[in-house]
Amino acid sequence: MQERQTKQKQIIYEALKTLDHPTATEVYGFVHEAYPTVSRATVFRVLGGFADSGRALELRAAGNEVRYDYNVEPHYHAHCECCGRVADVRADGLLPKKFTIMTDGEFEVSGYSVEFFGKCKACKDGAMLN
Amino acid sequence: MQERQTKQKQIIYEALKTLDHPTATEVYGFVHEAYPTVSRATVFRVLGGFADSGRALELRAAGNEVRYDYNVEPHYHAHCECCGRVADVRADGLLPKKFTIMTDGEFEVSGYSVEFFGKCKACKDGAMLN
DNA sequence: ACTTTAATCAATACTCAGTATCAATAAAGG
DNA sequence: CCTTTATTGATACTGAGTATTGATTAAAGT
Repeated sequence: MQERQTKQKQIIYEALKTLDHPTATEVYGFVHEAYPTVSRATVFRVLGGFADSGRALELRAAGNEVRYDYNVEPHYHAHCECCGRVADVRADGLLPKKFTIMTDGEFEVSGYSVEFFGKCKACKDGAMLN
Repeated sequence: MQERQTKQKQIIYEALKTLDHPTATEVYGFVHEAYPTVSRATVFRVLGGFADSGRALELRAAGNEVRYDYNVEPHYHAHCECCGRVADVRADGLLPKKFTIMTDGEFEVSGYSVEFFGKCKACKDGAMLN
């Protein structure tokens, strides 16, 4: 017996689709509005589970809070350097077909990711700081 | 008057060069051995300052702890998915000369980074978990 | 339907990286 | 030497994420 389908998971997955690259805390805030009994720990656990099972992506690239993306199709992300928000990016011709990588020989590389950074609209407009 | 040179900064910079892509906490542990009076806040503050002034790189790509690199020359990093350790990577022919990126038009992209991930020797050998 | 039972949950306490505060200290320039 | 002021040490704090535990609940068999 493994991986049960629960009401909480449905609720959290719906929130994930509704919100835009939310953090776990943002998902919790949203879910908590409608379902005050769903606990914070559950949101963190379930989102982590989604990431483990490939049902969502964990966006951890900015050193900011971890964010989640229900869209598991390959695409790029841009991280706002001010507030940590994430936007989708389409990049054409970015990565070559072939390249070689070298480490010290001990590290086993299994993949890579490209992350963009910049400034989101909100931070460009309201110059909160910097 | 700006940016004073202090004994603490020298100590911390030496530690940064001695250790391998350390976290702030690791730097603190190392420094604390020899100089017990240097405080944790100072280590975090000084390392952040190094990053701001371009004297060190902040490696924030794994969602794990922030790590620092005294080597500010352009090079790639591989992050261990188990323990968060970082190794240097040389990648030849990785990035194309030209590419185009598209966002929703509101997000202003100013740069990007490529990060590798995989498994370090320690985690391959001692199968701590997984 | 009813029972069993492992997965899941809510609640709560906890950990720990990173930050804020502020009085005390020490660089750098005169 | 003396003044100015960036920096430090000590400490308290914040907040994301985790561990724990007893109570629920969904799924598979009867």
